[in-house]
Formats: sequence, C-alpha cells, structure tokens
Amino acid sequence: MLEEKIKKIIAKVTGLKKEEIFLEKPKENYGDFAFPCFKFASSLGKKPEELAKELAKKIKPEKEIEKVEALNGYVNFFIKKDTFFKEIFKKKEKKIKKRKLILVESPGPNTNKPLHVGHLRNLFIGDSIARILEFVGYDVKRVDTINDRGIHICKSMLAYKKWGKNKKPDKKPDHFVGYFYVLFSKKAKENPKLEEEAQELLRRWENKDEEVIKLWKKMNSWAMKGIKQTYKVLGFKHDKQYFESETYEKGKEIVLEGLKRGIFKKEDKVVFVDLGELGKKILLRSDGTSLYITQDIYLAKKRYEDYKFDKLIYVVASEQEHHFKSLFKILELLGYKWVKRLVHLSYGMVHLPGGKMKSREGIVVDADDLIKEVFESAKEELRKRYTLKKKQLEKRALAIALAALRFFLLKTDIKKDILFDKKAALDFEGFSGPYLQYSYARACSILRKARKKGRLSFENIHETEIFLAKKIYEFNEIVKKAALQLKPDIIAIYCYELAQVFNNFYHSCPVLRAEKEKNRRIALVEAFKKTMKDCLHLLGIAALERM
RNA sequence: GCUCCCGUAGCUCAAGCUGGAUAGAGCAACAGCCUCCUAUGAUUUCUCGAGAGAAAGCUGUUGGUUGCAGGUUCGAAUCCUGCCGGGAGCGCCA
Repeated sequence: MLEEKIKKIIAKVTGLKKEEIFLEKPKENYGDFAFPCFKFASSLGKKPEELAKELAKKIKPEKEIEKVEALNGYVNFFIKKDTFFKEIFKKKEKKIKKRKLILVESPGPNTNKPLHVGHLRNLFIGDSIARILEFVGYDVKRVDTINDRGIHICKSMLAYKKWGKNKKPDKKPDHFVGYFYVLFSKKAKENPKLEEEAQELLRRWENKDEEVIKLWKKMNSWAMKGIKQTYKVLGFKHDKQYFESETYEKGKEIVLEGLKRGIFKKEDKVVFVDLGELGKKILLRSDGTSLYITQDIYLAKKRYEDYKFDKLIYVVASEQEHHFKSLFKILELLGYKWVKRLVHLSYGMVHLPGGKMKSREGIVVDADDLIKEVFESAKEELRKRYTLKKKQLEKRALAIALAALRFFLLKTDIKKDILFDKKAALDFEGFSGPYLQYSYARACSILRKARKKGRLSFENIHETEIFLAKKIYEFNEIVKKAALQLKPDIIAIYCYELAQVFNNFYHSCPVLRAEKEKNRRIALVEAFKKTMKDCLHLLGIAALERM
C-alpha cells in the first residue's frame, strides 16, 4: 500500500508513530498524498511552513516517489506516473474469511398492505449492506420478519368481513388486502366503535377463535403472495423468514416471567417496564394481548439461538429509534449478554412533497406502481434507440429501471430523509443508475474489440488515465469504509465518480486507435470494468454488457 | 413540554464522525463538442468502407455572506453555546 510506505517515510523523518500520521488527499496539482504539518509544528513550536520545507528537504525521491514539495504548511508527495497503473494491474491477494456471522434484517413487511417506496429504501439498503459485508469477508444471512399479527392486521380483516362480500382478489392480492386497510380507516373516522371491534377481533385471534383464524389465514396468504411477487421482481431473496404470529406467545411468556422476577411491573392490568430516561414502555395491554415489542423480545432471543450471530443488524426507519433503544434496554434488563451484538441501522424516511406517507389513508407511493412506471419509461427509452425483441427489451428495461430506482434510493446518506421526487426517480441521466450502467457497457464494448499484444508501455500517459487509475486504486479503501460505517451511499457516490472519471478518459483517450498506449489503455479499461462490476454488485445493480 | 435528527447554489443532494489548501455533483438555463456507441453490410485474425440514426456522453458559462448570532482555534460548512425554521419520537400503532 502506497499510503503505508509514505507514512513510514514520514515516521522516519519526524519521529512520529505511524498511527499518529494522517495523510490527506490534496487538490489537483498539489500531488497525490499530503502530510499537513500544523499540529506537529505547534507541538515543536515551529511555523508549519518552515517545518514542511525542512521535512520536504529531508525526504529523497525514491522508487515510487517522483518528488516531494512543501506548500502552505503541507508536505506534498508526487507519485510516479506509472505507479498507480502497476498497483491496479497487480493480481489481488485472496481475501481472508473472517467467519464472523452477521444477520441483516430487512425489510419487515406488514401483511395488511402492499410495499411502498419506504420499504424499497429499506430493502435496497439492507441488500446493499449485506453485499458489502459479504464482499469484505463476513458470512451474511438475510432474514425478514413478517409482521403478520397485531391490531393493524385485524383492521383490514374487519373491513373485509364487513364490506368485502367474501370476494376473491380482483387485483394483485396484497393491493386487495391493502384496500380494506384504507377502507377501515375511512369508516373508523365516521364510526369510532370500529376501533373497539378491531380490538375484540384481536382478542379472538389470540384466543385462536376458529373463524377468525380462518379469515386471517386467507387474507395473510393473499398479502404474502403479493409481497413475494414484488420481492421476486426485485430479485430479492431471504435466507429465513420469521413470522410474528409464531413468536408472540413466547414473547408473552418472557414478559410474564420478567414480571415474576420483578423486572417488569403491573398497574391497572397493564404490564410495563420503567426504562428511566426512555420512559415507560407497555409490554402487555390491559386485555392481555401483546404488542409489537412483546414479540420482538422473543424474536431477538430466537434468532440468537438459531444463529449465534456476531452481529444482528435491524434495518428499520428512524421513526423507530426509540423503540429499538427500549428493546435493547429491556433485553439487557432480562440479562441477555448478546444484546451488545444488536444494531439498529436507522435510515431516514421517504417523504412526499406534501409530507409524510400515510398507509392508513392510502397516501403512499406504492412500490409496484413505481416499479411499473420506471419500467415503462425504460422501455420507452430503449425503443427510441434500438429495435429489440420483446423478451430482450423487457429484460433490459427491467435491469435499467431497477438500476434507476436502486441508485435513486441509495445515493443519499442513509440517515437522512429523502424527499421523493418522481421526476428524479425516473431520471436516466446524470447522477443516476443508468449512467453507471452506461459507462460499464461502453467499457465492455471497447474490450469486445480490443486485443492486447506485447508489453505495456508507460510512455505518454494522459492525465485522465492517471485520474482513472487513481480512482480505481481507491476502491479497496472505499469498500472497507462502507463496511465499517454500514453506509451504502459511500459506494454509490464512489461508483458515480468512477463512472465520471471513466467517461472523461473515454472522451480524451482513444483506446483501439492508440499506438504505443494501446495495451496500457486496454489494461486500464479492463481494470475499470472489473472495479465497476464489483461496485454495481455492491449496489445490487445489474452490470449490462450492452445497454 | 422533553428527547433525537436536519438546515449547504433556484431545486435535489456531496464534503461534517476524523477542523486544513479554491465548499463539489446532478437537475434546470445558456453556449459548444465528438466517438472506441447503436443498427445494417462485409471481413475468419488485424479490422474495413459506404450511407443512416444518434449521447443514458463530454466541455464550458451562470449560480454560494454553508439558517442567524456568538465562542474555541494559526485555521470552522465541520467542534461548542444560544436563537430561528423544518421533521420524527415520547405507557396500551407497527
């Protein structure tokens, strides 16, 4: 690693420890690596400018280092032009499997409604995190929690019971179920008694009332069927799915046991826990039925028993931060040591220009509708350009549409809220998924025609070639950073910059028509293609050989 | 009321955790550019010529008192304090 070598040199000259040395990436024309002297200078009582000059004098150019210059208190290192090429053309060492197991939970759908754009963000983040962690050597399992019980489920059931006329789905089944959920809210506004009826239905469900269970099974299977269809279109698979309906009873048991042990309290028939700063949290309703958190307690335990994971990452929106803090605290109170392995990866909400999405009122951007719209738009773009057979057209259009969507939802810092802008989601130009695919396709097209012959020459290197080589060189560091911080957006932005630098190179440097430079440039395009492919993989975007 | 998050170009966002040289992209607007792309036809490799379509591409221009006011520092978009504005959460939704 070049950074390591430079740090070593600086350590030698300054007497600092390698760990104390922090290198910066300088601006253009200021070299390739920079060592800021400000802190070190003040500890010696010297002026940074003078110290930088002193240090620069002491360091002699060698193997990879072309020259060393002092400027504005920085020691700037200029790396020899061919070094980055040699670095990226090297065969990489094999990765060491760490054999640590990480569980990623996403997206946790509810079986009372179809997926919306918020779920898509969740799903893309979860999937990308899983890919990134796998890439750096972890074992990763993708798990999902199906929220298939609870008061919200009973609401859609009640509406169907009252106004569904026992009809079978006349549209995608999860949309059909979702319709009744929205209908319930509408009717409940006029008639608040419906809320009580839904509660009664939940009690009957927990008492395993045959009629209720039968209805529940029917509607749940519809919802699941629809949700699975959407997963399939997205190419998303889980290693294991957990169902709330199978964990809530054990959750109750743990809560009641905690009550006996005096960890939890009971007042007015309600079981709750006092979490101090986090406030009080209710664990069982006064009618004895369970809540979201009741089953989450057991679910965490069950997962640990199933997998003995080193880490469990819950990909859940920021609105549930309080919930997870409470959950982790409760698990700690119960004495589970593995609670330290649980992480709530909180991501920002997707808002509409008019405010928050509200499933209950049907104010949402539906995932299926959105996918369809982007897909149609991609088909249109393809038709404008080429004549393709229907199957090929659809396959390619779907790959492009999903690229646009994935990138749109992954490019923003995960903790920040997104303002959903349909025009931007449908954009295939500029800072977009298809832009990445396009640059990849171009590289493939060059390589289809290119043949390398003889040795590589490092004469006449164009500056865009160096920019590209340097960018490719950064990849390893970027992935490590993304894995450490659990931030797919780092990859997304890097990937975009990589494509950008390649497109610059592509415009300034002919490859096939080049002479002495040709072999080197082909090798460079190969290195780009490989890196871009890895990047796209980490984002879950299809790398298309042809656009 | 309390807790957490956010405020950067007309719009959407980078850089903020780890303070550092000129705060970067995309969209929109304006002005340019061209190929190794695509389809068709040859060519067994290297590729070629004709005509056609054409950028999911590139370059440039325009655009900023980084919400406001203080503080720390040689140096602040970044750290600290206060204020203003927006969002989310806070004992029987998930």
